[in-house]
Amino acid sequence: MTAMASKGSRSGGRISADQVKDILIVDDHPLMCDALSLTLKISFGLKAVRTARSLAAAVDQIKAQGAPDAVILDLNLPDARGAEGIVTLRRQLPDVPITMISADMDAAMISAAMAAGAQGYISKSLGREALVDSLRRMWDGEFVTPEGYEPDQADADDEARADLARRFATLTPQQMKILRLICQGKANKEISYELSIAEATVKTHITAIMSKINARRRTQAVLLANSVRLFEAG
Amino acid sequence: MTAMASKGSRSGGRISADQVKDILIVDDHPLMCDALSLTLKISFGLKAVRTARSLAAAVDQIKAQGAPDAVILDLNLPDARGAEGIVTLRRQLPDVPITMISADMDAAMISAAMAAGAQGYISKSLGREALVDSLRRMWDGEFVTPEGYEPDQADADDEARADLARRFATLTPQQMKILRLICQGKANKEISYELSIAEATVKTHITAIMSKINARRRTQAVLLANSVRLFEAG
DNA sequence: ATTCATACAACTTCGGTTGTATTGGCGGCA
DNA sequence: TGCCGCCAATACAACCGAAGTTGTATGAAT
Repeated sequence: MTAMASKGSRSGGRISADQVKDILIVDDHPLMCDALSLTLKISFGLKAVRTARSLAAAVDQIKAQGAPDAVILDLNLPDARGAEGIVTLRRQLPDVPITMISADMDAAMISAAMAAGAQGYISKSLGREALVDSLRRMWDGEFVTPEGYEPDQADADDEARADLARRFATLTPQQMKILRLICQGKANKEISYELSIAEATVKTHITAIMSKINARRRTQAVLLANSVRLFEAG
Repeated sequence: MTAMASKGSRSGGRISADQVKDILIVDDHPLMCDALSLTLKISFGLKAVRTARSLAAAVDQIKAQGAPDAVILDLNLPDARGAEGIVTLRRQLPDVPITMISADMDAAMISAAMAAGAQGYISKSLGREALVDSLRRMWDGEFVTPEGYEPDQADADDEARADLARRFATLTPQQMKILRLICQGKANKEISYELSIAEATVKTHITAIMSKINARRRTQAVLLANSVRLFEAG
């Protein structure tokens, strides 16, 4: 599968693929990590590529070793399915291109990922040349989506979703955990138990969450999270 | 597009397409209604076909004129998107084969419809012969789904969804309205206003709903409704 | 020094339960 | 046919527990 692109680049971001020297791959599948990093080393002449097995590991590593020049992120991580991964990393890396990689070619998921701030979305089964080409274009500032994907009837709808994703990106780690549990239908007391904090604290976080995403009832919070596919099944 | 089928028929239902003489088409698009009823008249030698423009109209007509031998139901009605239509009609017509017809070939939507109790699911763009063939097979008791659709990793998962759909089918009309509003994130007070009843009454219904679908918190009710795609966007 | 994430308690509002009343449809039975 | 009793659906109020708000405090990061 090849890829098509629409133009446009992130605000203050980098502008050239040549400047990309430090890449972080986040994927829990070791084989995929190896294959990807090998391809990248060869095709872009890099000596080393960083990898992380989970979203939490990625976050920690970025704190410890600094921001990479680009990220390649698996859609289905053990600790983050759906758009949560993008949103979380965007928080730490406002200007770094994040590429989603997944076997799931569902159009709704793709547009959710793009709205969440991904620089592009590519298939796991993409051939080596197409992969390299897609990545290079992304690092040059293009938004790259799989061929055959049309940004739906984007317009105001997609605009709103991107805005919403930006709001979710302002959630702190603890708030994200709490929101995830809310989206599983749990009560405040259950959440407080799972996180080992007081119910009062849970409530404080929830108030903060709802203020950030402009929700008034927790059911609305659930609907908003689902509308950007923040958390997928589970 | 042609169609493939899996065997199996509804419990006490009819067993032969020859006995299908009275068909109800529920679709708000006049052209589609005409085209369908014409095809049916010709292909099955029927003199008349009943039609309804909305779910509410269909329900009323069945009350007034009795149960049809088969129903063909559009997925996107003005007053019912998603699985709600099936579930509502199933309540009135426990043994009548209901065929979903839609332009949306999303696998998740198909399995949601089948789990909700549809006899089959066909594309709006299906050719005349394939359409007739699919309908005949459905009326002979087969479950007919579009070619290329595999019932996912059905098993226990689909079993549970079908059970859940059966539970939703026990909701009264008023309860269904209330659940829909809940799934839009509305508060009890807002719901009471929209339906012109007391908030206390809304609460009673909600308790009944949650007991029927085995939910304890309203967020869980929302998640369950979404898991069977009871209401689609809107 | 200031800002932010986290934490908790006191208070208010909302959601959910229970008990009860009224209505309309339906089957039996005279 | 008409009457009766029954059940399902709808309706409401009073109570209690859960959700959400506000004020405040502490340690960590910048």
